[in-house]
Amino acid sequence: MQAFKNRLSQYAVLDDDIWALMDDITTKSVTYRAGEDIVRVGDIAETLFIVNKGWAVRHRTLEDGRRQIVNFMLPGDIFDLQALACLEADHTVTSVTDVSILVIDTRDFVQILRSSGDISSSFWWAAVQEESILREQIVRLGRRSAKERIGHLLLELQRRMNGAMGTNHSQMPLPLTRVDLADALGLTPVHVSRTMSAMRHAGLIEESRGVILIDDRDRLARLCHFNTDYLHLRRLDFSKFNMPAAESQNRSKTNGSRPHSS
Amino acid sequence: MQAFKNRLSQYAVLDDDIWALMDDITTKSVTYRAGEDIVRVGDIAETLFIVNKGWAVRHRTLEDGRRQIVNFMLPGDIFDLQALACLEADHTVTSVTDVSILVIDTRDFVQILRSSGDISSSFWWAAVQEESILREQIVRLGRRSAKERIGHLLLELQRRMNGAMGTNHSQMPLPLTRVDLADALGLTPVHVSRTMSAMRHAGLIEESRGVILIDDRDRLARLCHFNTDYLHLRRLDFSKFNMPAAESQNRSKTNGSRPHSS
DNA sequence: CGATTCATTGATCGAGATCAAAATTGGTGG
DNA sequence: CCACCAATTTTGATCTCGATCAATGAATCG
Repeated sequence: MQAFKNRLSQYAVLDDDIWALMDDITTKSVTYRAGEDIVRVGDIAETLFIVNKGWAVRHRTLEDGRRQIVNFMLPGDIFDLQALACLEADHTVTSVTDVSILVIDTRDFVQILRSSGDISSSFWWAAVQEESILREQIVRLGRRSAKERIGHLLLELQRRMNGAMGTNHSQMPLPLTRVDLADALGLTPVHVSRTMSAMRHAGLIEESRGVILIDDRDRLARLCHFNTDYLHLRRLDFSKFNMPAAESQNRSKTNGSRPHSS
Repeated sequence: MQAFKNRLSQYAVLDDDIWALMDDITTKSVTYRAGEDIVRVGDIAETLFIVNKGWAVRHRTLEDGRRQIVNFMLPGDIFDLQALACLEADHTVTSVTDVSILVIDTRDFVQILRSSGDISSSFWWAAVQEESILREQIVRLGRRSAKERIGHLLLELQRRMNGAMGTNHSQMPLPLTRVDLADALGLTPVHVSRTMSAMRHAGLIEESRGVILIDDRDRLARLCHFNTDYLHLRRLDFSKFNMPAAESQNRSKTNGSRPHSS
């Protein structure tokens, strides 16, 4: 739960009663060993999950064996919000390391959403952030070179890990094989290996026993056009959402280019 | 609004009062010419949009000019649900053709969500579907060949268009240039041209004046492993959501592989 | 200390990129 | 209806990034 708190507090200040409420509904916790399926294609989820410890991936495998990792789920990430729409899973979620996961019942979740605007807004933020990460993954795959993809992903993972842990290390455990990285980045493991070795020689990264160190984050960020905007880390004040009714104030900030009337 | 109705009714049966409610809050409609920006990076949305007529794209451009189209927005699509979290846009939305767009005020939207479980569920479905389409785009870019990407995207667009129009044609207007397709598929326009010409010769598609015809959809689908599951088109019964409280029934359908206790 | 999994390295290949020119298409105005 | 212009598409020649195939080297773990 701590990871989830850390993460949400990047976005909003939530007071203690809210966390008390959250604790009430996250009564169940489940553990998986590395490499187990947590959600399978076709499952109809009836619960939400919050990753508490460990890494997991959402991925799909085509009939001929090609695999694509869609995104990584780190501590503090909430998933299967789609359970709220009762839909079948169209992908698989598998643990990468041993993981511990909090389980929230759908009904309890809906209740809690109704109980507080701050909570709703925070969960909404988490959902938007996740979607934004997916979009960035699309840009990464569609328009970046191998070196950029790798650097960009490493920086994202590091930033997210730091967010979840409430730290700011330039070092992090990276429990991924070259095959995992390749499947996430649309490359082959061989090429990932070669490219990372080049990055090591260039002094961009250091690796040892599952831990990766990025000395000069700015340099790497510049090199692969990494910009954290898409992570929406800025803290917002949405107190206005809690105001009773009120006529709509301050709705002016321009958007769009001269629309044509009506 | 018709397109939106058509789309939602693929998923659920909604009665007339709900549409009356929807009509109440979608009072404003805006029109853009082809090629205008509807949402710009940095905009803070205070409204939601529903595409009524025409096509739009969500895209990002890197500093050096490389552009990636993240997804296509067709009639019936709702966007900027992220407005609910008050976040800045991290991408641009641009019209491809002339478009007409319905505008919904955030507050009105929240009101209507509270008023009906069916409505919430339907919007939630739309959000899940959109996210699912993003995930599929990731698989497409990461693990498919040029020919597969093109065929897969065409089939998706056709299916979605038919869903929005309430039709089932094997023909559809395709208002996209080779550059658009290339930017969506992580390819160059030259290669898109070549590949599509090969597909034409193979009798997989026909084109004339902005209209594309897919004679044998099954053949193309087989060729590029297209499977509609990710569009979540099946109609569901979620009447249980409207039940007052009730102890949780039928929550058995297995998910995950033997979790380890606790 | 074998056995298995994972990472690296080398040699070669190929899908798709790049550069450049020619051919279509689609307006627009005379 | 035709001539002209700009935008788009197609085609050709060549190059390159990353894939493929295959062997060798660490690690890790009973």
